[in-house]
Amino acid sequence: MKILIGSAWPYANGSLHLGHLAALLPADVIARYHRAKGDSVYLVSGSDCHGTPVAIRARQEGKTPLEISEYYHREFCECFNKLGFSFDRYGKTSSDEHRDFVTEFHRKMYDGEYIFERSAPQAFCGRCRRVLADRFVVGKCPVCGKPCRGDQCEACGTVLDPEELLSSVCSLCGSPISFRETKHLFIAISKLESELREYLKKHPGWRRNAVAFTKKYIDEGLRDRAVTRDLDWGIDVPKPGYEEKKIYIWAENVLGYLSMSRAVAAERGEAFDDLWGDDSRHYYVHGKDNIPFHTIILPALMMANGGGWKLPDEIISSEYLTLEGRKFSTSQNWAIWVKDIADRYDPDAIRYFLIANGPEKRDADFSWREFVNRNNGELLGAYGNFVNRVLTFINKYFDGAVPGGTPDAEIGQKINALYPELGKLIEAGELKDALDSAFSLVRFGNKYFDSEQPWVTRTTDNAACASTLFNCVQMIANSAVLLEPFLPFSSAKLKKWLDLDGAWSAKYIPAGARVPFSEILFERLDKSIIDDELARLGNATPPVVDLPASPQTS
RNA sequence: CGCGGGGUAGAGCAGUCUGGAAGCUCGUCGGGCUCAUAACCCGGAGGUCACAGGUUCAAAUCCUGUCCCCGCAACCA
Repeated sequence: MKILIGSAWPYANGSLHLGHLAALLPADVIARYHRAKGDSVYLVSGSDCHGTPVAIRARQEGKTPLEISEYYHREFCECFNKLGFSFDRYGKTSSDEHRDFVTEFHRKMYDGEYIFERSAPQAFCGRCRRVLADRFVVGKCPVCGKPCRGDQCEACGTVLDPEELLSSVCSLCGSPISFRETKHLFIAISKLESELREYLKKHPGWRRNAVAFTKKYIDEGLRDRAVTRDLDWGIDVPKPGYEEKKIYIWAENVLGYLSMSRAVAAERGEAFDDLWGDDSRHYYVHGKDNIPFHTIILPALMMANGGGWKLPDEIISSEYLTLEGRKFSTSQNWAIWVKDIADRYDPDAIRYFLIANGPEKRDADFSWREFVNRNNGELLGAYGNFVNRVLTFINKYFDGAVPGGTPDAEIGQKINALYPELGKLIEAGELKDALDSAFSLVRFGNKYFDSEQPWVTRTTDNAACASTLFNCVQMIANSAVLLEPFLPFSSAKLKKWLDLDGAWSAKYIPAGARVPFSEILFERLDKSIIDDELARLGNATPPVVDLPASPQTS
């Protein structure tokens, strides 16, 4: 089976924090599981390098948008690498492979019935000498008179167009703005309402927030949206008369899933079309604010293009993560930066926490106290300890070779049942439950070890002792495989020690197998790090781009 | 009547859609074990499931109302 997993594309205008990671990590878990099952997996993502936020950041830093996006792109790659993200391709929207794909896709789309041309007034700031996105126009609301932005009034909730605002100015420099009538290409999303409604109805299994958000957007009335913008940073519009414009980012970045998977298919020599056939399943993984882009915009683009694209099957949309009870805030540096935490802690410990206590169905909180507790109590105390006590015992008393023994029927059943059980949960996006199920085997293992008392039977009943250890080794081997999607680093160690293949099926370690002396699987975290880490929060200066000043900026 | 999320043991959470004896992890108290990273195992205490009505044989779960908390300027999943 072909599996496409699209992990949302982070904006290359600032560093990744733990909240981003919490939303994207499920993609890697699902991908690793499907690979173990033997599916052909396309886990794709990339950096979103275009768009106004990148251009703004570039101005602030005195760099070019390209420099800024390249800087963060490299940083993202490093972060994902350190945390074990197993992307089949992690690209960027500024790459040739993406641009070429988008150009083709748009060109075909423009020939279809859903793209039309319309003139619209566009805000322009004379001092900044730039066209302003709606959100960079500020003024007074024509309805309630309160200060508001160009897209919507927060006070009264009215959805606005920027030209409706009273006494509007540029939010970047404060100067008055003018409006220019310009031509743009629009996509007639409103014409797709019944298709989108039907599509939503076919997916009652999506996460609650995905269903609710999507329904709300459709019910509020779908608005036709511009797919082009007056920008100088982005992908060229493949249509005569649009030489001065670029493709609007949301009509472009979500196509990255397609452009990257096409590149993967080419690299592998697989037929790209097969990925979009019936024997395939597509997951899209992101935070809740990205829902409409994946349940409305992307499907609308696919339908408007008419290329026979398969609409998203699964929407794995996370809620938000808070930090010590407060929302993440980059400007106040109330955040944990991925590049920092990845350097200081075991990636498996981070992954474990973000799944076990992740924002799967509602907002969840990251606190250092909980992080330390879970690491020491669960990861180390339950799993690490079980592995350690068993392997140490074998090395000490059985010369490092798995002793022969009678397979325990109950344990065998448990193990066999876990593979389909976990698989079902993972495929449904219930990663918290899946991880907990896998850990139930570990907890059972500790109980079993205790009740069998091999340290006693070692001298009184050697055969019983051997059987106990034999069965424990089987549990460890299977835990390693079952936990691999979640904890790839520790599983890699175990797979090496026990000479395991990673296939998603019950493992059996034969008697006599050599088990090299085990190193400790997880480090204990001293409780003092709780205070140390809390002290860092909100204090350090926010991260800045560390690049030499660019000569070509004015 | 702006929108959305939430209020379940000391902490963090599941359970709510598809009513049917209140659950998980941690902490705490007591006991056991000593193979193991002061790790492991057993047992106990601790909850009027925010509050008030209603439906029902039965409500954390469905309905109505009320209170409280958190987001909704910007960075931002």
